[in-house]
Amino acid sequence: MPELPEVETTRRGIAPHLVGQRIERLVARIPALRWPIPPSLARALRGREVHEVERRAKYLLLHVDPGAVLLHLGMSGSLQVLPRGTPLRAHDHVDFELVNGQLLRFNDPRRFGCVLWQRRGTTHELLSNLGPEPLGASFDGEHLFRASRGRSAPVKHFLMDQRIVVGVGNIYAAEALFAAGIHPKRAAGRITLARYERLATEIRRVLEYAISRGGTTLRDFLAPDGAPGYFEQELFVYDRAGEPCRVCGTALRLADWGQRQTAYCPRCQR
DNA sequence: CGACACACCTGGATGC
DNA sequence: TGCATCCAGGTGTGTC
Repeated sequence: MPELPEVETTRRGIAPHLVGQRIERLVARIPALRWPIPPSLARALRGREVHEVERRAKYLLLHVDPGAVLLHLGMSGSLQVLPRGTPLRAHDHVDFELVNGQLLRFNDPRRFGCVLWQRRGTTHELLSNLGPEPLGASFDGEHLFRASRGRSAPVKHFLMDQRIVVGVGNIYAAEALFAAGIHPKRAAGRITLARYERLATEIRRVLEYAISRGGTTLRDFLAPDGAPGYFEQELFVYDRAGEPCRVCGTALRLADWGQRQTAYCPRCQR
């Protein structure tokens, strides 16, 4: 489900309810999501105050004194702040119960998400090989250009590689490539610096705009307050194969590779 | 190192 | 209505 805008929307939704609050108890109803939930996590969190809720790539970090809870929403995860005692629904796997009577609830039907622990002063292995934040200062067209030299993979795959740049998944890769006029199957290594500069600009713009709209709700993404994202209504290509291009009217096509689907405009994207 | 297929898992949409 | 099949916002792992 969530790419950077959805994770950032989640962060903004939960942070005001968590920062400054104490965790009384961790309730894990299953032993593992994508990986086992560390058995020691409950003890590490008991009585701790949350100082900060940070986003790195598509991960969220709940910082407490001895370290941070590392959360990933996978494809289908979501977080909500609710009153303690709120009845459980299917796939409510983990609760962080707060002293103030609220709780942070992690729901994830497909269980591709994770709840892990990062000790203070260390960087979790999952975070150690990540590329720059697309909304940060060290991300630009030159970075993409340099990183792509010699690469034959389609530029869309290249953009979705979190070692190159983080936070861009299937929706926003497709949208940014459309906005930049670049064909998703073009070899990453055969794109000019000028075009990568345009692409970097469009990645930023699309992500920032999507955040301002509360993310994209395709099937089930809801912000922690239960509100859907409104960016879906403004998608240009994602999930629109066969429909007319919003710019030139040409029927959008589906890139003919196996795994993740990619719609594009054969006229606007070269 | 890079490219690629596959794995994990459930639920919703589709087609017969 | 029931059942099989396919697809989905991610990403680590194994193979070549």
